Amino acid sequence: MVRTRFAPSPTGYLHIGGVRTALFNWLFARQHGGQFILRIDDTDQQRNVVQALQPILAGFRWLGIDWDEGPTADGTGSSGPHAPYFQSQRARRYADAAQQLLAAGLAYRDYSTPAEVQAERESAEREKRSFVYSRNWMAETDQQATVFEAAGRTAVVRLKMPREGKCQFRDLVRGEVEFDWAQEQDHVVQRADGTCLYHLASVVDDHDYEITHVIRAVEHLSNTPRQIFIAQGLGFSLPEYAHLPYVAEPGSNNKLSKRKLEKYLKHHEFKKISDHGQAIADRIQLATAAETFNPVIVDFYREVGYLADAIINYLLLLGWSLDDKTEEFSRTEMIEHFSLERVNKAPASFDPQKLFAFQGRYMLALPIKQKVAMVVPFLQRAEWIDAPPTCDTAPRLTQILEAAGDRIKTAGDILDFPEFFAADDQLEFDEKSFEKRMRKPAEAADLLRDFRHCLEVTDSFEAAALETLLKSFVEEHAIKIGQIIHPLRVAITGKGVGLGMFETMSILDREACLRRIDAALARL
RNA sequence: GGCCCCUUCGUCUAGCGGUCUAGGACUCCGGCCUUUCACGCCGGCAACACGGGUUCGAGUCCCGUAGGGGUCACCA
Repeated sequence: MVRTRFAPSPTGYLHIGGVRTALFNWLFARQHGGQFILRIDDTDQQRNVVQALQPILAGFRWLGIDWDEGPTADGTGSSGPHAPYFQSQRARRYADAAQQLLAAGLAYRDYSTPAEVQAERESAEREKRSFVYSRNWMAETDQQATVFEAAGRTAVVRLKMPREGKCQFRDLVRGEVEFDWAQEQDHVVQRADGTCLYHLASVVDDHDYEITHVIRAVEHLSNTPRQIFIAQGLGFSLPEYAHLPYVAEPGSNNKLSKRKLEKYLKHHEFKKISDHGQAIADRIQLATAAETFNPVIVDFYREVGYLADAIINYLLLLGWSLDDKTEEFSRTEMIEHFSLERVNKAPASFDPQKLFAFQGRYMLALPIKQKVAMVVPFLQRAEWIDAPPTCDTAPRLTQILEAAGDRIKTAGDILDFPEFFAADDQLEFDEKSFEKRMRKPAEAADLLRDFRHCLEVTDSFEAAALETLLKSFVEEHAIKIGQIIHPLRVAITGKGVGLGMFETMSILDREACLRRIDAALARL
């Protein structure tokens, strides 16, 4: 039975790089008919865990990455045979493990102060040798401990790491890996107050939760020897390891970090995506603190109206590929084809522009009904339609979205088309376009007046009929189509660019078109 | 600095000794189509980090160099 896990810290947001790691874990588990477990690294108890966890769990749910065991959906409890899945609730278990290591002679009580160890570290650095702790304050017997304690010292528990030999293990991504034990320090696993550190907790959890494959970011590669030491010391069998390359920032191979947003925003591709999202957020009065609303955070995409499938598909290809041409994968296909062997070793840099391209493809393929459903919340938040929607909302939105074709790349893009939602007398005009198409061409106003009359008396307001109408109008007046259609568009939509003119008029209907043309002529 | 890792177009990648005058995708730039925009279609720019080997033959194997990265916490 394959069991993988992802271990988020409750930080309040879901990082795009973290999602990629989680995705690979999830894919691997699903492929093998195994389980995917979520474990919460909340040993830093300062924050409100439930509150900080909620957006993360919501993010996973939205992305369709479901977990078999872990926190309950609302983040307040645990669900699964190995509960709890919060590290903060397992302190006792870790402390017992530390005791076990101590009893086995694989760890020792250490009475040094941080300053003393630091001093050793610095002098090693001065002398240009690599630091090895002197173990001067090591207590292996109770007598030694008593002496240190009499001096008012308190003990942490340190690993008694081997000082020779090599630690070898197989990594499913990187092949055979080896480290010199001598490079490893006597890491602290338990503090004086009894709380345990991450590496111990992590190893104990992986064992207790019966994790078979530890698939994680490469940052942890060099932590693996000490974890193997702990696991073996505790008598655990070792999981398989797979270390994934990290996700790099756009256009470089530095690790992607939410702290360097300023820098990313100078990247035109990144900025484009960011600005696009920002524009949508502004229209719906969404709070957009840079901390939680930016293209490094999953929430950004949800708020702007991206499709989870598009993001997942993009992330799948960040560091993994099937062959030289296949790019689109359904969930089923990715579960079928994914393999750790084909994960790249080099970091892959995050390219929001390409993600956007995937989004475009997925949006195009989305059935119209789903598109309508996606767009509704945006219109409601912008207060462009009623909530709940009236019964003519769906048919009308269907018409608009069909006419829009692939112009709407994310659901939030519907807000680029106020002309379908604004009252006729509330329509805003783009002054540049108005100037260029209405004021500047001398004949524009007269043509528009003439065509207005045609619209008024014509039988059908179907798009096809309107096209025929306009074409014959053009012929009669011996003009080029642009001479009438451009002023018409500005008059009716207030903008220089938009959807197909005939569909637009048809959707708006005759009365609205006539009123808008009148209003436009009046403001000349 | 020690240890470890990585290195094909701007980006994601294919390539596992000859089929590579290096393929695909995104971006970018032309052109066509066209009522604007978008789409679509056609075309274009653009890469094997460098230096040595090994070999009849190297993007593919080996060794160096350079560059980049990770890690060396009583953080996770």
